[in-house]
Amino acid sequence: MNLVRIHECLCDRTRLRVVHLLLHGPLCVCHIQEALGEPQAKVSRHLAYLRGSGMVKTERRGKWMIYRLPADPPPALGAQLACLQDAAAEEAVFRQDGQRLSKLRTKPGPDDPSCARQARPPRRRAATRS
Amino acid sequence: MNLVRIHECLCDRTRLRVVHLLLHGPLCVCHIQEALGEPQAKVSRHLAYLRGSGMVKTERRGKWMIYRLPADPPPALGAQLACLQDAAAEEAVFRQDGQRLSKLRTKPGPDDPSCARQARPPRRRAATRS
DNA sequence: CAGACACATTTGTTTACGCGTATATATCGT
DNA sequence: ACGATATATACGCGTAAACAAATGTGTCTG
Repeated sequence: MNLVRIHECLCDRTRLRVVHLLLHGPLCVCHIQEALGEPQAKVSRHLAYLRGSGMVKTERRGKWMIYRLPADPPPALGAQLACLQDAAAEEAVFRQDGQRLSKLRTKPGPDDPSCARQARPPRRRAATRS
Repeated sequence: MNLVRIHECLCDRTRLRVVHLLLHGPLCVCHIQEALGEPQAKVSRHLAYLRGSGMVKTERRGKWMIYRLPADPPPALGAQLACLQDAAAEEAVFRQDGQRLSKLRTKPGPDDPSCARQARPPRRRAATRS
C-alpha cells in the first residue's frame, strides 16, 4: 500500500464516493449502491478494485458482504483518510451521499432491510425459436 | 480543483515525485529533471498535466520556466499537500529525490547553474543522400 | 431442491493514459 | 541572423481502465 496505490484508489469519482461512504462505518454493497445510485456491476467492480489494493476489507455476513476500511491502517493511509474526511465536506456530491446514506440507515427496522433491490429481468433461454 | 482532480494528479508515480519536490520550493524544469533522473519530454508532459489541473503555477524567468505550488491553495489542496509532505517521508523514493535535489542546490555558485544539460543530437537534415 | 436475493465476474468495446521519438518554440549570447 | 540552451508539443503505439450487458456464484428460505 504505497502512496501511488492510495491515490490510484481515490482518483476515480465512484471509488472516491465509496471510500467516503465507508468513513461513516461498515456497509453492505446494497447500501453503498443505493446511496450512490449507481448500477450494481459498477459498484461491485470498484469495490473489487479497492479490495485488491488493500484499501478496504470484507467480511461475509449471511447473504450480505460487508465492506469496511481497515481497522488499523498504515500511517500513510490513515492520514489520507483523515484528509479525505475533511475535504469531502466541501463538495456537494459527498454531502448528498452522506444524507442518502443516513436515510437508508433510519429506514428499515431491525437489521434485515431486505434492501429493496429490483428483480433481475427474466433470463432469456438460448434462442427460443418457434 | 475538486478532489478527483487532485488525486488524478497524484496517482502517477512521476507526478507524485514532482509535486513532492515542489514542496521543497519553486524549481526550474531542469532541476526537477535531474533530481528525478527522468527524460525531459516525460517530465515536461507531466508538468503540463499538473499545470492544466491547477496543481502548479509557472513563471518564466529568463530562459527558465519556474514551477511552484500555488501560493494560497484552496483548503482541500492545502490539506492534501500537507498530507503528502508527511507520507512521503516514509518511502525511499521520495527521500532520495530530496537528497538529489539538495545536492543540486548546493552545487552551482550564484544563480545560473547553466544546468549541465546534454546537448541534443545533431539534427539530421532531410535525407542527405550523396 | 427450486427460487429469490446479494454480489461477483466475464466479455466485448471504447476511451484515456503514459511512453519514446521526433520536432517545435522561446530566450539568450554573439 | 545563428547557434546553443531550456522547455513544450505532436505523433504513433501499446496498455490499462471504465463501462454496459450478460451470466456466474454463494446463501438463505420455503
